[in-house]
Amino acid sequence: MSIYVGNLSYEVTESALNEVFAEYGSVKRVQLPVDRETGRMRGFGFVEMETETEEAAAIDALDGAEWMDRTLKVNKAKPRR
DNA sequence: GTTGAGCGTT
Repeated sequence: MSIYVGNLSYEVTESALNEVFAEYGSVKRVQLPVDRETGRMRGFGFVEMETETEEAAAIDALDGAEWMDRTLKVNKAKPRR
């Protein structure tokens, strides 16, 4: 299972995102996809935690929270197709 | 600025 993190600033880095989520559990993986054509940030990312309990805690704590002057959108990610 | 990649093998 992974977490979707939307409405991110283009200035956010994977390590910065990692630090925020690490407050609620062990971050297993962080990914900030860039547009393959333009090489620009897409404004969202994905985070995987060690357990579903930690993921739920992070989603509950960070969804709707303000970070880097943006209101985060955090929820369970859809499986990649 | 709202759901990732590559695909000839992650």
